[in-house]
Amino acid sequence: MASDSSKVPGMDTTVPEETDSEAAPPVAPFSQLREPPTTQRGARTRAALVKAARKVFERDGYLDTRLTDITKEARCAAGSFYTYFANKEEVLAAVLLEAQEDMMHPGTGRVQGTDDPYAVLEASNRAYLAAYKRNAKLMALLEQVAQVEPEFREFRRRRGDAFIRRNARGIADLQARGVADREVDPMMASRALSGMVSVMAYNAFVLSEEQEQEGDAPVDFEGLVTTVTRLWANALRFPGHR
Amino acid sequence: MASDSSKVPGMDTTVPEETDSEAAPPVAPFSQLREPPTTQRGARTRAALVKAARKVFERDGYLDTRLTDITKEARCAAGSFYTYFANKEEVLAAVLLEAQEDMMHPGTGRVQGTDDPYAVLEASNRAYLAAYKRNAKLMALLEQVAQVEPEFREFRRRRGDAFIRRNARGIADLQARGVADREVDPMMASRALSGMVSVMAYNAFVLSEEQEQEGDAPVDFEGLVTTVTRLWANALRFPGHR
Amino acid sequence: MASDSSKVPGMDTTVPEETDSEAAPPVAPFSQLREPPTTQRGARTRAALVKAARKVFERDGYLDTRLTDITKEARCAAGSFYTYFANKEEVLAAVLLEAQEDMMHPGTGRVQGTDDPYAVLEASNRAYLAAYKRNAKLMALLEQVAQVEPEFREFRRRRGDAFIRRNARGIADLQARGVADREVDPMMASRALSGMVSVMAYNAFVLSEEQEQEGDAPVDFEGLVTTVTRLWANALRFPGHR
Amino acid sequence: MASDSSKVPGMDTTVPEETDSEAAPPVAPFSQLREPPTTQRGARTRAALVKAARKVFERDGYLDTRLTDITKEARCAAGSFYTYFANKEEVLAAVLLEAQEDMMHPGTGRVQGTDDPYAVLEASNRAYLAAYKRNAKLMALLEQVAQVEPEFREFRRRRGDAFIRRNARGIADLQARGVADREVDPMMASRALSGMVSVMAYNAFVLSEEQEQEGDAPVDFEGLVTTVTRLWANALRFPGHR
DNA sequence: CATGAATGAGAGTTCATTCAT
DNA sequence: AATGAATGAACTCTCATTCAT
Repeated sequence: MASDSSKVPGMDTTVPEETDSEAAPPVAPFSQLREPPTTQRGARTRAALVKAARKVFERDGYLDTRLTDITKEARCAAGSFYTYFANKEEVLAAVLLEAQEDMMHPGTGRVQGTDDPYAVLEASNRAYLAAYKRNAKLMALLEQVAQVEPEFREFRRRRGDAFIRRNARGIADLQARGVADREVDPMMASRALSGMVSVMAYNAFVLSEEQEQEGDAPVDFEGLVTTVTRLWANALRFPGHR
Repeated sequence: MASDSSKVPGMDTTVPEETDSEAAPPVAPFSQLREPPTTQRGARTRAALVKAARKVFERDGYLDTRLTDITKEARCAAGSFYTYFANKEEVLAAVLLEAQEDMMHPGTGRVQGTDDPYAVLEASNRAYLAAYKRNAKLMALLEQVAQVEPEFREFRRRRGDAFIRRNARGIADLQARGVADREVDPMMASRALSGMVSVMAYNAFVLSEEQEQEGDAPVDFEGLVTTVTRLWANALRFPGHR
Repeated sequence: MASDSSKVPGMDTTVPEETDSEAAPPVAPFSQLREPPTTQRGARTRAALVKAARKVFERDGYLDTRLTDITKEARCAAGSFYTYFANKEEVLAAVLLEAQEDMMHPGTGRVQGTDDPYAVLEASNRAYLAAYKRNAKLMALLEQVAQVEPEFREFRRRRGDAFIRRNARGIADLQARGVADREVDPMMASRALSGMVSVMAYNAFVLSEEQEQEGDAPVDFEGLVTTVTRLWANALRFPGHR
Repeated sequence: MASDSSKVPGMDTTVPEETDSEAAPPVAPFSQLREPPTTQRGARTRAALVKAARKVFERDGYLDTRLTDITKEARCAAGSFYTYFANKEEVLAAVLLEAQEDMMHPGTGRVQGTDDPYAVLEASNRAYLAAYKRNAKLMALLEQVAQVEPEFREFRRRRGDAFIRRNARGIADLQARGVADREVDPMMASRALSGMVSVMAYNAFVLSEEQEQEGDAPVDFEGLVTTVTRLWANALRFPGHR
């Protein structure tokens, strides 16, 4: 079945990004990070651990990863782990925080010099899907952890909400400009359409990849962008369809 | 992020259900089920275990459930479990199999005596969402297990595919009748739109419920049906929109 | 220095034992004992564990005892421990509970057919000291644990209080009969004199024993009884001293 | 139960303090102290560590104190600890040595210009109890460590013995002067009575304090002195009681 | 001398699975 | 068929001590 549409795609319209006045405070494993190491050596070790953690997590999954797998990969002693993190959750938080930039702001995706909503939408979706593909392993990981650790469920929810709200603003803007169907509630529509794209991304880059076999055709990235964009545009009844 | 759209909704058109010619063989925990108990007492114990398992799974989640929790709930000895199941996966398979009927065939959802595609679509979505809501706890469980046990991931995929294929047939049919946009690939469109509805369902009946707080308004079921149906119809460019 | 006079000696006068109306409810590791095993085999294993625990505790001390030392001594698997006890504290509680009878009620100590306070006092002290000697290892253990685990500190306190109150009643009785100095507060005096005897017992049977070397004379048990009784009697100004 | 009467009180008679001919050599953690730091900075660091150690020991107890707690409290690096001490025992030895003066020689306690044994005894007890009260936290600590580290058990024993021997000399002296009961062995009686006072002190200043609650009356210091002194005097049958 | 990160042995605890009764 | 105690591998986390900087 479907899951949260936390990381959602959509339309990066010209509406300015709201200064996130409603920004919620970070939750536990993200906030409780220990004070960063003071020495260079410490920084190196910590970085090695985060890198190793990401590798092992992506390879074995969150649950099957033992702390010693991480320290082994990072070539340090088991105890050293605890110099930097209190437990598995905390390393994962560090891993996600480190990747967040690329996962949240997948390049602007703005098409310079055009107002054409369709072009904007397509570029936005392409950027989203590309970022998802780049971080597919991590997204798969996040899906898994969200099923198991409430803090990460919350994390996923917040990220999804950010996308959804952004897209809702875009929809509202188009409605105001007479470009989009005024009958639908922007938030609801955004939830649905953003969710639609994120499910497609998950299916294409997480599920399909993992069971890729001989005969399987690789995912048709451009076809994905096109379909998704067309459906989105139709759904909002953009005028002048091709 | 999104997840599999395994259990997907959509349009139950008049196209007859294909005799699942491509029907895949059942996977491990479903196929290897032990032979049913011969005695009456055995049947009673087994039933008690399945019932207890469902209760505990839904309450504690798959991972946090210990086999002794189940036997305790079923008021039988730890060892008795192994008379009927080889492990946790197998009870879960039994639980799912027992609930499958309602989860897969959510009532016909067919609107008798009408050809109006919009009405059919709406009825179909309503039926899907109602079934999802009824089995929300179980759907949440399935989502969780799918992240952890490959066999159930496969199970989820197949269920999703069934819906997707059914809806794809519906879309193709409408295209043939000139009612739906011929530019989109029926399978792709079905994936996207079916996924859209399943994400909405997951968000509404799993995520929203679990963090329900005082101030929170309960999910607006009819609004959900309406929005989802409208977007779906728009996306396929049904003619004559209201 | 001295420690609590929890297990204290004294005079078992003819004053009837109060029905412990003020009896406090048992504290954690004593009350939370798991339900006793239902089968014979279970009872046997549990008993073996308690016996092994007592042996190892007395030999190695509470802190240096590992749970595996106990299970090894009891010839059972590490995990079996947890069938009966939640942790080290709980086995110790079981050990103490099992020994409590002998430690608390060291035979009545009453001298039949005499009213002579001095004779009663002497018999009482002899009985106390004999019980202390019999359970010296356990008393040493209790002293150690009381320094480390609050629950056992409380346990020690309660046992001491029981003796102190019993002796205070004896003193009050003698005061009423004109046999004891009326100037002293019975409770205070009881604390002091009961404490005096318990320190002597600890020094004689715990400390002296443990560093017994070649040249050391063994503890003069009768001398101990005599001195302690004489000082006690003097302190309360029993009349007609020999 | 009772414990060692190491730090014992009593009568500081006019008998001259023996030149400790039998003085035993210091034991390990006390003897093996490293040579004092040469630089001023070193001295400062060491002093900070000892001070911090005392604070943390008294607050958390010996066992629950980690070396890093001490260095943190002293605001120095973990490694610096080992410049001055080999381990936890050694810091504790340093802490005790620093406090020893006040704990061992609690002011003279001598009553100038009187021969009245009762007055001398009372003054001596008052001084002892006052010193105990002043150093209650440290005495509690010593009790704890003595249960765990043989060297400190020995330390406690020696301190107790010093008091006991001193008081035994006092008793013998009084016996010679015809003031005390000649029937009791001075050493034995000293053990008992010195122990009695030390238990009372432990109960009053360590145990009672730690569980002080709202309703609890604070310890009646003067009452304690009076009772203890009266019982002691009675026990030795001082003549002319009030 | 001071620093603070690195080390790694070792303890407690969980729970699926087995098996004697 | 049912029972429930026994098993033991596996994993996390602590902290005294060392040592490169």
